[in-house]
Amino acid sequence: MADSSTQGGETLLFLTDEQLRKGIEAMFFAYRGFTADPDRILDKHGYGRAHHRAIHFINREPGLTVTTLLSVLGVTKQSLNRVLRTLIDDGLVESRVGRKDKRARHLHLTPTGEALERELSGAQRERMRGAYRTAGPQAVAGFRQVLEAMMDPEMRRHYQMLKDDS
Amino acid sequence: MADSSTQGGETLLFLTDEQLRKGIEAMFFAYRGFTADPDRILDKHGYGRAHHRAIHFINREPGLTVTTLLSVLGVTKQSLNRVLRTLIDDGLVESRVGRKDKRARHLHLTPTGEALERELSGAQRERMRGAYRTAGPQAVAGFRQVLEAMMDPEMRRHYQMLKDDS
DNA sequence: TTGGAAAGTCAACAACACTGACATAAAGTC
DNA sequence: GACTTTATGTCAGTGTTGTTGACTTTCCAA
Repeated sequence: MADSSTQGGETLLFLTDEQLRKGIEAMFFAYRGFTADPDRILDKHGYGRAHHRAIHFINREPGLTVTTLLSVLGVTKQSLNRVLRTLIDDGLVESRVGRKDKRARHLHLTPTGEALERELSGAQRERMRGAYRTAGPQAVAGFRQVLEAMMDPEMRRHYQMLKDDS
Repeated sequence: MADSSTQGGETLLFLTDEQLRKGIEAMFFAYRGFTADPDRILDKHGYGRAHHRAIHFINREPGLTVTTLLSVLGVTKQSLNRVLRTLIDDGLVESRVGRKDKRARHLHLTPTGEALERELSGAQRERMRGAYRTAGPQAVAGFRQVLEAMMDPEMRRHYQMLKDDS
């Protein structure tokens, strides 16, 4: 390995600007691939990435409130509302008034919404699966570690909240 | 490690949907962090992410043509032109007519452009460096492998073209 | 009962992508 | 030399997704 050397248990990293730049470019190019498949599907249905993100997290945490979703996505409520509005009107998302707190709206996917979610995440999981297989299990662990370390603290909180079952 | 097991040299991957979803979410949250620092700097200067990307690749490959940049960035010429126009007008990028082929424009950063590039990439490299240190050298290798495997073939070509000196 | 949180909406605006059409110059080909 | 293709640039229009700011309604909780 060119970027590291081990010396008596201690590990040294030789991080040249060149290597850091490669990491930056890897993120850029990989993210394009990461979004390419869902983008094609979304286009067919007349939706965009913002719809995908909303659908993803509603599926992940059924019944989450608008405020929670807002903070996970890190956008303004006006921006989310536009997206949520179309998803609700189109019958993909259901907004239920809270039983305890009647101000809060709890979001759920309808069967139609779940169908689109499966279509989207299926494509994305396929790509992720392929990348994992190609790179191997050690690589996968490292991949997740670096990404987690790259997040802003608040985003890391959200990420860790949606923790593995494992 | 929960996602892998080693058995006599052979390594098996147990890729549950849950684990793939975590990978997807890691990409989403990490990409936000990845762009957060440059976004703040760009905002101060009145530029956006598109300007950053152009500056990055012009710096990486000085003298590259518009067509090459177009294909690396994967956007339309109209979209790139808007961005390039402002960078040239503001004196950050220089467009030189080709010596051999006079149709081609070769792009270079001016000293001012290089200064902004350093500011942007400095912030981004710092975050990348921090993540690398936290995750360790083995993680770094895996990170790059998975990302590379995730790219579309054409993007991977571009990525590999800008290969390490190492 | 009053303060503030949660949700929703209206309007305006900006960044950044797209399509389609068209213009110009220069290179390559027959 | 005529013709085609390539490289670049530009104009106009459109769509998605984000922003700020202002304002309302609902309703929990002290």
